[in-house]
Amino acid sequence: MSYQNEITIKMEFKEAKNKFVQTWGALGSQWGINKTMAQIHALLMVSHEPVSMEDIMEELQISRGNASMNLRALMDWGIVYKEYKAGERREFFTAEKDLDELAVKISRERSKREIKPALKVLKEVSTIKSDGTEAERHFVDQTTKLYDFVLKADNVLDKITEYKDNWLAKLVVKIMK
Amino acid sequence: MSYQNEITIKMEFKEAKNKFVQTWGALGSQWGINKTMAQIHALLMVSHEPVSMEDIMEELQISRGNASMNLRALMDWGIVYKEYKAGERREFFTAEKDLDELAVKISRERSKREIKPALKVLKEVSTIKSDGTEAERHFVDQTTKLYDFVLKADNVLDKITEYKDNWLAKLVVKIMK
DNA sequence: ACAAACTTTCATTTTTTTTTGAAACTTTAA
DNA sequence: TTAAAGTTTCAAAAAAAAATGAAAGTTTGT
Repeated sequence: MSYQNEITIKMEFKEAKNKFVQTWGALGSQWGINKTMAQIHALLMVSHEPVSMEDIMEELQISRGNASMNLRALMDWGIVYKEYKAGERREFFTAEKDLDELAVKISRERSKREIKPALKVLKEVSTIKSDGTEAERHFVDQTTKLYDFVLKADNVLDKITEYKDNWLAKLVVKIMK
Repeated sequence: MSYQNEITIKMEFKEAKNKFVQTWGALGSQWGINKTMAQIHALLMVSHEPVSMEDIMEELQISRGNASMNLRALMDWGIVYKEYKAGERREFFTAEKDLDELAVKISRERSKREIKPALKVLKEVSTIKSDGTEAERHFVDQTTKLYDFVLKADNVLDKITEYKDNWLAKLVVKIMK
């Protein structure tokens, strides 16, 4: 294979990797996760070995502070891990690569951080005393239904991800029959 | 019942309604939906009768342009409807109040707008030719797995919401056995 | 204990997203 | 056909979110 071809193939890989990172970042934004955080995660997901903060900064063209804060956030979510290499002072990072596990962790965190607090408020507002107008009766009725719905959905998600290993495949089986 | 009590109860209702609208708005933000859009939706969900743009502006303290654009967006999502009242020049708005139907519409739209385009990119990047390094092999492997996973998840969601009526309850049954 | 190597924090700046509001547009009724 | 009543659009302003970078903090080896 000629040198020229080598270059071409390398370019293709780098471009593909970059496209993936950008796309994952954009998808993150659309779902309320900050772009850089999603990009770092994407980068680590497709890296075959642990990556240093230095390399992340370089590859995504971001500052040290930004890298540090988003790595911390990803570790708080439990989907990125710190690794220490023998004889190396620097810290390296890896992402959770098992997709079942990744999805489980994300859904658990979002439930804990966002759904559960919302449920608390829904319960609160749905239990105001209403011997009142039609407007009040409708409000109580609708928020009660919403509370029940969200609670049920949250429980289903919990049940599904309880399997952890291969939950998606198992779910497919259950649903198809 | 005294006048004083009347006031007290009305306050409780208004406060509860406001709390609900604010909470729904915040939840929207966390999931990549703009706050005002989610607030308008919340307001319409708990209103027992159609609401005019004027009233929405007043209640949420937002400008005409903002109200107009977000109402349009909500209608594009198919979860808010325009209504015409006989003998009224103005337009009124209502929200989809059936929660099964609401969830179905939201998941269909998000699939169409966000998941499908992401899948397209995943397919693209996972099919670069790699006779190359370990880094390249890992990239192709991981993005292929991701493609399969997201595709399967998207299909499951589609299957689940196909029932439309009462899909959540039906899902609970399937999963529990 | 010191300093080198590295990481974290946070006030400030930059970027992105959302909101405003006034002009343009549309519809209806007289 | 006109004007009144209403709605939409979009450039500019404001607000919110994210990123920077330098100072403070931490860890490790000697």
